[in-house]
Amino acid sequence: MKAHISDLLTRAAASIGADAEQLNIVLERPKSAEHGDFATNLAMMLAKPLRQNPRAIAESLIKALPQSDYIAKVEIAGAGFINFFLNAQSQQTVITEILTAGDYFGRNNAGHDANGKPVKVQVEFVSANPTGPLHVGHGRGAAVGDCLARLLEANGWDVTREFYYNDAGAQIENLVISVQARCKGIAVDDARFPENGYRGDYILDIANAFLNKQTVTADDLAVTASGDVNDMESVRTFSVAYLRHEQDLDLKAFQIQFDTFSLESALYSTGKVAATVQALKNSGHTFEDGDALWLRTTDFGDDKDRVMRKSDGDYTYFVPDVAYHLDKWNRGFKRVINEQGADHHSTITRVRAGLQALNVNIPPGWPDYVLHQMVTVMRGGEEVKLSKRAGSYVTLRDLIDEVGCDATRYFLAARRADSQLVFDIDIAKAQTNDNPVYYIQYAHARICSVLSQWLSQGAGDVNSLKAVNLSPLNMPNEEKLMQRLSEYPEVVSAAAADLAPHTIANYLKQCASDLHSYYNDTKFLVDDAPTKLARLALIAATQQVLKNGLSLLGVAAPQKM
RNA sequence: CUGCCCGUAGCUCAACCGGAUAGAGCACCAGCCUUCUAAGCUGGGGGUUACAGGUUCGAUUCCUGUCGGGCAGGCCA
Repeated sequence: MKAHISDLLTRAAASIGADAEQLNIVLERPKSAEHGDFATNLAMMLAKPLRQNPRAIAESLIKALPQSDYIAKVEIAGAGFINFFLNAQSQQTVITEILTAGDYFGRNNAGHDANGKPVKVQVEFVSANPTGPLHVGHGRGAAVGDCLARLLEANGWDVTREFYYNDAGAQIENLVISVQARCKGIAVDDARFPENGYRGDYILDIANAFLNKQTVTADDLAVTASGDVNDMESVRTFSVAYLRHEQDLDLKAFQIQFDTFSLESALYSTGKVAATVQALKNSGHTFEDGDALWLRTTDFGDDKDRVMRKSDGDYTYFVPDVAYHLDKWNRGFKRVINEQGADHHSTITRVRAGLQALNVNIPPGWPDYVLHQMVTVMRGGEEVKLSKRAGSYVTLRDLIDEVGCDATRYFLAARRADSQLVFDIDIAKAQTNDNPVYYIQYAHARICSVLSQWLSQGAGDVNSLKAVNLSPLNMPNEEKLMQRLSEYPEVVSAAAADLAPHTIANYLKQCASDLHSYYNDTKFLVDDAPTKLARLALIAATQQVLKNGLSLLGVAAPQKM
């Protein structure tokens, strides 16, 4: 429909001697119903080149508009807006479309290549170090990243979800000495405890499991503890496996599944780090200074050069990061989206600079990044900072256990990633209209309830609704709901294009609101059969859209509440 | 000191890449359950979009500056 109107406008513009093609016509969904189903600012855009007043241009445009079977009337409004009102029949067709397409309604092929094949895209998210349970910030990354992945799938992309473990380097050494200290019975407030050690209770759990020679499984690999405190290697592999297993359980509780887990340690063992270092050296962008090897990242927009190999011989974190991203590129991902906390934003320039220095035709802006800001957790009007288990931060598991998976996912994904987020546990837990998750789910459940009552009367089946006569649908609240439903595909495609999953949550709230208003105002199971069937078709279509949208968020669409 | 993100109703947040009277929810006030789930609906009050300039037909949106909050600026990740 949008394309149709756009085409009408282009032709009208051409006939009054304006070239609308190069202006790329903006057709928007007006906020207010009195402004019709679609509106364009074309006349205002043409005011300057044509040197005429916008309202006059609008008038000529309308006169020049070709006939259309879908449009009831066209009006000029405000400073020169042209408002299009669809006739009832074309408004109603969306219901048939939805009921026919079912779970596929709203999906598109934006991610397909010229041959109609889905293009590979990788979404890397969470990527927590295996040094402790996942915290709320990881939870936000998990919710946003998984929702992005679902959105891209709905837009036709071939999505791979990937988790990267930094299981090598200084933080892991820190973990090892913390566990060793606990094994030796050194308390966290003891002066002998490592200064920068991890002090959460979970370290003690690991220590006890290690001393008991337990076996843990992570990523299909079973690791058995030696029980020997001085066996650094065993403490390391066991501790990492233990925490990876623990994080796996956190992710499972959050209903998130990854396709691939990549390990930093593997980049070393397969020689990819060494190869990357050699390639960078060959590129001529490195230099030695003070026993260290540097990369001249200032050649690629960084504000200072960065150390690659420290004077002690170890590489800094960004070298395996570059090797890792080169590996992604070599695996055929022409598009990669990294979802991370904004506190890591300084790595972006470095990784991109490293990839450019390799000079292997990776585009300068590759990969894409979506950064999320901090999460503050509130309870009873006060900030919550500690968890018993982790010590210094609120764990994702705490939240899921307290408020449930659906509400946690919704709250963490429903806001723009780039603004700070206040997670109010009291609201997320509330089973009242304070809580938007239940508000949306309730709309879905209400529809299910009406439909099941209708079905229990034995008068028809849901499948037959796609063929009913829709002409009785002409009340304002019905028109509003139909218009809302017809927006859904545009919302799905815009959310993916902008990498903005929160817009799905906003849409669902509005859609649920329209449904609740309709529900309160109008009885569906009325005696007049044509009216009843048309209304049931409308709410069945609404149920389908709510279900499709909730699935993009990874939130359940319950039949009953 | 420098870079990035943010600043919208008392609170939590929107606003379709520059559009129409800046919208919801909570809280406050007044109504709606003998009717398909009141986890709902209807109405009301509440705003100099942090501030000051600029760009233009038109700015919450773009530019500059100031103020305020957050995060970075390691041979940590």
